[in-house]
Amino acid sequence: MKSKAAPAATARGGKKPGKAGPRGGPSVMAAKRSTHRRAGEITDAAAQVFAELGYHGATTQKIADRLQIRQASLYYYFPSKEVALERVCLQGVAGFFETAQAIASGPGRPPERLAGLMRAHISPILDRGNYVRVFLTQRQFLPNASRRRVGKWSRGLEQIFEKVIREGMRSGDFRGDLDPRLTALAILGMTNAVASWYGKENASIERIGGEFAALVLDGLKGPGRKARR
Amino acid sequence: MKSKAAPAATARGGKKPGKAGPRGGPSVMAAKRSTHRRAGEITDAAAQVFAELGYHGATTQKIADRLQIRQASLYYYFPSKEVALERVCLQGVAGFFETAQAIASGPGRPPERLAGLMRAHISPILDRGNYVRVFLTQRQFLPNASRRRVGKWSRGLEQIFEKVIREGMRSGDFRGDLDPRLTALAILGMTNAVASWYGKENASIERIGGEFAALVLDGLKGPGRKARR
Amino acid sequence: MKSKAAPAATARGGKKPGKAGPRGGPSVMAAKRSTHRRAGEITDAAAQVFAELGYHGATTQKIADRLQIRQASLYYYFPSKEVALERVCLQGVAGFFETAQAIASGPGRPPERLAGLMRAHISPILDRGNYVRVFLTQRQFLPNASRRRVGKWSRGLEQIFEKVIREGMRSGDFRGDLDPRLTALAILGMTNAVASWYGKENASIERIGGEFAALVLDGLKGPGRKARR
Amino acid sequence: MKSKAAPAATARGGKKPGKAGPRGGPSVMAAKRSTHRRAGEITDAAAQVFAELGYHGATTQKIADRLQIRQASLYYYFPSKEVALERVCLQGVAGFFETAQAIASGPGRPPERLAGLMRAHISPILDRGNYVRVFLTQRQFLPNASRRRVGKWSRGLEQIFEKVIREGMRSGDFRGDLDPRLTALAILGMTNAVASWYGKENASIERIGGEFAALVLDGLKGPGRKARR
DNA sequence: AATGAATGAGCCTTCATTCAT
DNA sequence: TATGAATGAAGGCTCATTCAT
Repeated sequence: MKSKAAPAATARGGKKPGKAGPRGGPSVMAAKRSTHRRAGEITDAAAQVFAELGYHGATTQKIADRLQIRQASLYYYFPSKEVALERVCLQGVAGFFETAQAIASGPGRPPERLAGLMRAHISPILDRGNYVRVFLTQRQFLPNASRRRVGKWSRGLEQIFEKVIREGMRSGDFRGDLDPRLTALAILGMTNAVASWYGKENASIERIGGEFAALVLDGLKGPGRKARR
Repeated sequence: MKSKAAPAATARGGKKPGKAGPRGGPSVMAAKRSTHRRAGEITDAAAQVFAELGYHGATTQKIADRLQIRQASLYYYFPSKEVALERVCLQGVAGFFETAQAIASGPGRPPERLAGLMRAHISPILDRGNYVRVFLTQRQFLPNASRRRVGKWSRGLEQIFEKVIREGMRSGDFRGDLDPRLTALAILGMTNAVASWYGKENASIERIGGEFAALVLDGLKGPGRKARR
Repeated sequence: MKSKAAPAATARGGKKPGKAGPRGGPSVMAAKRSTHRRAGEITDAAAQVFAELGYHGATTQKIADRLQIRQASLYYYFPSKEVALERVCLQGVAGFFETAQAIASGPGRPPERLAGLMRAHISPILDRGNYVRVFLTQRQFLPNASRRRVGKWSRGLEQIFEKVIREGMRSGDFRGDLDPRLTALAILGMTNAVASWYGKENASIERIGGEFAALVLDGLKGPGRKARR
Repeated sequence: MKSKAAPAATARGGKKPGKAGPRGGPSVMAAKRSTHRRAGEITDAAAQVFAELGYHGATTQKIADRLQIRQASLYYYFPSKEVALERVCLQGVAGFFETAQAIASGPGRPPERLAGLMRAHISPILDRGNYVRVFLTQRQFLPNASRRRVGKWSRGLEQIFEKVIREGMRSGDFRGDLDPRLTALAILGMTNAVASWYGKENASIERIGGEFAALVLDGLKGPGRKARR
């Protein structure tokens, strides 16, 4: 029922309504926007199905089902399943990196910046959970070219976390006996895991962010374990 | 190099056994326990392929290739790909739960027990990495029955962590304003993530265990929230 | 090229047991009997499974299951599934033809002989039901050579029925406006059908035989339908 | 000659439609009802192959061959081989039951009605022989659900025959010492058998129907058993 | 913008058969 | 006599993708 929206046009060459004609007709902007809207819905559906079933477990049929269109129609929006994955993955990290970089090189002492990074890392799960999940668990199935491209961003993120940790160690905000690399991985593991259970636990993104930041910051700051004995 | 080898030899009648007999294996003496050994090898190969490609991305052909046997031969050892996944998953958690329970209810103060749990959680990655990875990321594709069975163990593990955290809060070893559930999930996220990068980073399981335990324990113990402000 | 009928002997020049060794060894009779007993059980099992599932629906595994032996062991008793079918089919008509011929050319007037034929045709269903069923419905799947051989017997049987009917017409026992061929096929259809429901209906072979004979004989004899009006 | 035709054209991209496009069909005009027509042709082909080889002996490849389409294309028309069998079986009895019921409860004395039933039972063999044959010999291989559904019709038919026979006995048209059940089975056996040899014998459906009816009716009417002694 | 029809490629699984023991 | 291990050859079915409309 959703789908019947557009007259279907099948037979009866019925002018085919909305969506602006081929050549810069009346409203190009409108056309673009509406195309984009639909394209966004397609990618949303793909993200959801990929997130649920995994790239290889997903079928174009399942994606089409969710959109209430026919399977063949998908190919109007993307040229291949792989490209669909690529798009989902790209949107899964879109902005991530820039945001992180801005926070990392922004104002505030290392602890605050690290807390900011963590919150920024968790928050997209709220409104783009499926995209993030797909990026985290399915990007390995991208064709080589795009996997490497996307991989760069991941590694970049890790380094941003690492850098802030290093700065905190240098500044004395964090204790000096940390392994910055392992620590970054620990934090990222913790935050990434949120994507796998968020929605099943009743905790808001804000609470999770706060809790995690507190936990980690205290761990990093402390006078070290022996000091406490 | 794959199949073209033998010209098929028509049908009934002729047969041409040639081309590497059934068991071109090395040691005739070792043939006795071979059934068991072989079964183990089969599961190992399945674990490896499932870990690399995911359950749906894996093909029985790839598993057979790794074993240097024909694909059909796999079915002498397991009745279906799904069962193979189930076996891998079961071995992925085998002992996990019991070990964790023993540690949790064993001697020592909560911090020590929690550190023990973390180390015990990470250590199987060393010798059963593929099994653990498959369990962590592919168990969702098990048929309903076994997924539920296996799921119980996961949830059990979470509760063990949670319990020890609660005990630590009560005993005063950990600060009192923690959310035990979220904290458990944070720790498990951190440790589970190890499976995804162990081997790519040059850090031993021991060092990782130590580092993570320190990080977390200090975070839990901490000077409390006010110290942060 | 098909069946390898000849000695099979493959490896291990193993004497080839059954079927009376080349030279009259120690106890040919004993060997024969025991081999035969077992061989009979094997054929029974095959007949049963073929009857239930059809030749193509049957698997050697199912036959082995019924015998509580392993699938590979079957091949000690027959060289191929096709040969097993052939044996079952042969036993399905064994004696049939000779018996029928004896009855047809025996004493008695045509009606009695036809009744005898019908009874003889139905009776093997009692003790060899599966063999008969397989012969009737699965012989089409025999390899060409044996199918033709077996087919001869079927056609022979039809002709025997036809012949007796013709004799009855000539002798005046049956009315003269019959089509002997169609009549024979009608009778055979009726009697063959018994194999498909005998055991599900509560009627003994004797009663069926009597009832059918009465029905048919009265139909054949009568003064014809118009006479009765 | 089968598949090697097109060099596969690598993967994504190129594609080489050549080699008889999707629909190298004859008439473009006829394309409108093609879906329905095509579906009918598919079922026809399935019926033919099932009739010839049996359900288990048939392969979807053979069905596709007969239609000159690729095997995978079959699955555009039915979701599984089992469903194809179900459809064939359903068409094999379609109308059968209703027609029979109409005749049985229609006008005419029992003998005429029985003769009508027999003719109606034989006649579909003319234009739907394969469907009928498949229904008669392969319905046992239907999945449980549909087998039971279809089985009801068979049993219903038997009862219709039985009922008319009973009525004839009561009315005095048939003699009183019949076993109505066995008699019905005898008649059905006779008429069903036609499906197995019709086309090989040179007799028209009409002649067969007439001959059989005469044979049976006289048998049922007959001078009674004593006359036989 | 969407779809019906079709297809190539491949996957999981079954099965008859072999062979050394 | 019998079996464990293995395999070649299909067979049913799925799926991404194409293409004309």
